Amino acid sequence: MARKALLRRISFYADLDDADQQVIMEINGRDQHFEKNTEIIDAGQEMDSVLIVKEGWAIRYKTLEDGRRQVLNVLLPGDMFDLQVLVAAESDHSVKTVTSLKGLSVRPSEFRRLLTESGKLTLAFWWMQVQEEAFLREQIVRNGKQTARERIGHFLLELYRRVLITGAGAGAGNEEGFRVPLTQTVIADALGLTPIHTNRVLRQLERDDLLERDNGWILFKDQRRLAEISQFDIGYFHLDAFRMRLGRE
Amino acid sequence: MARKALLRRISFYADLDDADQQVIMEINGRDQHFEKNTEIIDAGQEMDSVLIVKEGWAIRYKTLEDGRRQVLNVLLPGDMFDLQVLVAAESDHSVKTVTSLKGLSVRPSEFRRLLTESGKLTLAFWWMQVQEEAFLREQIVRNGKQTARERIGHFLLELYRRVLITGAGAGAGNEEGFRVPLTQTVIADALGLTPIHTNRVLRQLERDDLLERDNGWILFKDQRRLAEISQFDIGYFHLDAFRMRLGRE
DNA sequence: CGGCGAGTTGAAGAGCTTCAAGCCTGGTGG
DNA sequence: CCACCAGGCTTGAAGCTCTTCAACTCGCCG
Repeated sequence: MARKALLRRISFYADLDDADQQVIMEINGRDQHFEKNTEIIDAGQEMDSVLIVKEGWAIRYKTLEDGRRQVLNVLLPGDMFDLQVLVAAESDHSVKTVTSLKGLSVRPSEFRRLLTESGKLTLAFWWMQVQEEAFLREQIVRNGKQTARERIGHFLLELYRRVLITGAGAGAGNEEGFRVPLTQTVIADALGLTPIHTNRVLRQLERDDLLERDNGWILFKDQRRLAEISQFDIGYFHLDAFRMRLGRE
Repeated sequence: MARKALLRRISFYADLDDADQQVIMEINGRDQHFEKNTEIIDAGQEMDSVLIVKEGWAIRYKTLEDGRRQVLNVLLPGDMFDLQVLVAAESDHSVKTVTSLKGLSVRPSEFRRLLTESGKLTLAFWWMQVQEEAFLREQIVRNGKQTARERIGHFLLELYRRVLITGAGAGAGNEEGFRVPLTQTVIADALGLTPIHTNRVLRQLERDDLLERDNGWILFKDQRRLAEISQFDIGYFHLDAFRMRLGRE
């Protein structure tokens, strides 16, 4: 049950038969549980396994010497980090939970076994990696060339789509919106803004009838218009490109 | 001779013996030549091969609907793109030369052959990929949390170090500085600034005796101080992490 | 010799930050 | 059970960084 997020995620990249699903459900790893706001990986730390998120949210981030913090990416259920451990490396950034989090810690040897066992899985993991890099690039465009208003709209739409893909646990999202367990400070640190300005823009988006906030939920009042304003184009998710490929092979 | 950039680059990730070097020098591909300011890959375009840069500079970038352009990364001799073609994808961004450029176009099948042929090479390519992602992350931090002055210093130091790694052709760089064939507009588009402001900050860095510009060259007057100001820490290049790993295996 | 791309400079203004203060909520301990 | 505290959210006012608009220079190529 708890591994469904990964299953749903991978299903987006490969047509899994029963045997494939079996392989995934039987991944050999150590269950891990982290409290809210807990450091999972410190920058500079040597990593020794791949962690698959089963439940909960986390952030990757880097801190400058003077304390300024930049959030690089948000980790949702079904996400993995850090594949780069497969070639061994120290992490050049930190990872920290924003909610309590359940994960599955998989040793590199086990992970390599998975990859050799199933070509389909290998392809799927490649795809997840390609997508992850695409998210980083989009983050660069957003923070480099968009206004605060555009950034926030774009960021929320990206998260929303990602949550819908994995289901991300019961009641995490629906047609109207989704649960966002991020503080405005975290959002600000992701988008290169101050929490104060982030707050002002969020309120303005509400006044403009583009979204509504309710008890940790973001509800979209007009997704089309918000996507237009923030120039959100889901192309970079590569959602159908890989399906076309599957058809060709 | 022309493939030396790749050789030098890979040598940073693996101790190559004569046989390995032979394999690299004999990579089966099609020589390609592009003029200055030429589109190599259009966003949305289907890719069918991996391109290895032998000579010249290029940029990866994305354009918003209204024409705003964000440069994601600079491609130097010894760099490759796009490995993701190995699992097949449309590109979600564009690539364009900034100088005339010589490249080697390698078909996915040939590339896969290389990977199966040499475990050392596989590891080295993984490393290049890890490093590429690290550059993207650093770009996010730079543009998200640093001032124009810091960004420009950091960006120039990053490029400088990268140029030194591959040699990047005769006379491309030395202890004092390096040749930067980027217009101020490109630098601005990489750093999320306007060309005008970029110009002002560059001039200010000169007035502050931190650097000197001469006919397309950037000369560092005080690298230590510039690195300090811009909080440039080469850690994210992962230059020795992999060497440690090599020693362990 | 004319024009184009790149660089440079000034002046005005917008967007975002900084500093400051108050509010609201949930959790904790007396 | 309620007082208190901490963290997150909200708002105002002032100011700074960076942008925008505009104009001029320089070198290069046709």
